Amino acid sequence: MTTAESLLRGVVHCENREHLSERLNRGEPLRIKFGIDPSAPDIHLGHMVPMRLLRRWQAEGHLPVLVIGDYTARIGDPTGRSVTRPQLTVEEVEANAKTYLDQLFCVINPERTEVRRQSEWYDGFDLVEVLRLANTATVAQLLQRSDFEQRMRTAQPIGVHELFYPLLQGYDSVAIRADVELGGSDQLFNLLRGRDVQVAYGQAPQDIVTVPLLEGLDGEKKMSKSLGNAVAVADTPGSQFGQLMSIPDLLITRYQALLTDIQKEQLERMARELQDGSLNPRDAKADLAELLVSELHDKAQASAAREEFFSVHRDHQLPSAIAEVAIPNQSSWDVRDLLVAAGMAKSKSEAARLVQGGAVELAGARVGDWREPVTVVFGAVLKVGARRVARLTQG
RNA sequence: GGGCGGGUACCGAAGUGGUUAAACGGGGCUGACUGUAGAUCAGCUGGCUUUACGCCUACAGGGGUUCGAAUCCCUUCCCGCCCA
Repeated sequence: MTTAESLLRGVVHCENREHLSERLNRGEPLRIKFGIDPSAPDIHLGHMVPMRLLRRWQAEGHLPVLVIGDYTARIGDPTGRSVTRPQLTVEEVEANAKTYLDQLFCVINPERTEVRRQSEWYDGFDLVEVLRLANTATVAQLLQRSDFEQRMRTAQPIGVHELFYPLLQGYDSVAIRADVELGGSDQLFNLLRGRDVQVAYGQAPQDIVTVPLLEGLDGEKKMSKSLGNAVAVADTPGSQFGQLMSIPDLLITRYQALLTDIQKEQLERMARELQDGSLNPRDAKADLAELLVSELHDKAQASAAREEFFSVHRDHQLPSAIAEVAIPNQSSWDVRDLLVAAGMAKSKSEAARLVQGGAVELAGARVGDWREPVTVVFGAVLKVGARRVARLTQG
């Protein structure tokens, strides 16, 4: 396998592949732009796909240049039909960016990474320059972007400032003199725009590389925190393990391919075995989850998470670590009040429904009727459903 | 500036004077089952009250008509489309 083949494994789109392959094989050190959006501080498994690729490039001597979108984030990018995001203050953006970088630097080497901010070039960007930038594209060109096109068709609004996003991102490439830009496949349009902007400013156009977007836990939409289908990198091992166990079976091979270094032949073998039933999807998922959790945390925590999961969900044992919840000192309780006091139900009505549904267990015995008062002994375990468990203590 | 169409619960979307706390779908929660928090099937999904077809709050905001309004009228705000 040539260097280029190895560094371009798994990419969706490459422009211009020949040009880039040649440079890679020549071993020419390249500046690889990777834009990050600091409008939310949490990164998730979806971000790992490009980050893992970046790590491989870095190991070959190329320089990742992280561009923090502190300008675009401050303006707020109303994606699709969602409402305009609240504008963030400079401080919020900075705080997010810091958290973000901390998490990224668990994957790539901070020593050999350049971090830049849009504000470096956009503070003091005057109107003449804005117009010059605007003059690098036509409205028709910008409206080709598929989500704009779709919004035109379905009569959704398109803000004027939104047209500027591709241009602003494109100019970033000029500012940092990018050789290559890496992004998710949804960024294709913006990355391509960067090439044109560079040419308009007299630079050689960057090559671009896009990687697949990881599907979220639902297996349908792309992984995103706002869709609630993401595994956060900063989450606990136990929670990550459980979330990964909840992915649809069909997603197993996809995650294996995008998030692990498992060899192609082995991936194919496992896919076959899942197909013919000789490999239990539960076990395949558990192996995958353990692998991923050990990468995000470490081996010991990952295997502990696995054991805990099977103990609780397969063997129906109580979790080994049970959170303590302090409640007022009284022996006889209305269960509904108890559930609310323990923070396990939002309202008494909800508590009543849970009891009615047979979800509540106190000291190992199911509570069958909320009308009957229950007696609380401190130290007793209160359980709601499979996942909400607490030990009651005096408070 | 003119014309038209909209704003319904977490989301999407019905409902156009009265058993409507509001159909349906999604999501979420719970139960059964088991191969796991997966699949399938079932229930629940505004709050309060010892639970009662009781009370309160709710269909963008405010005001009005009416015995009675998410539904009619006025007005304010917001959004979309078209024409200029």
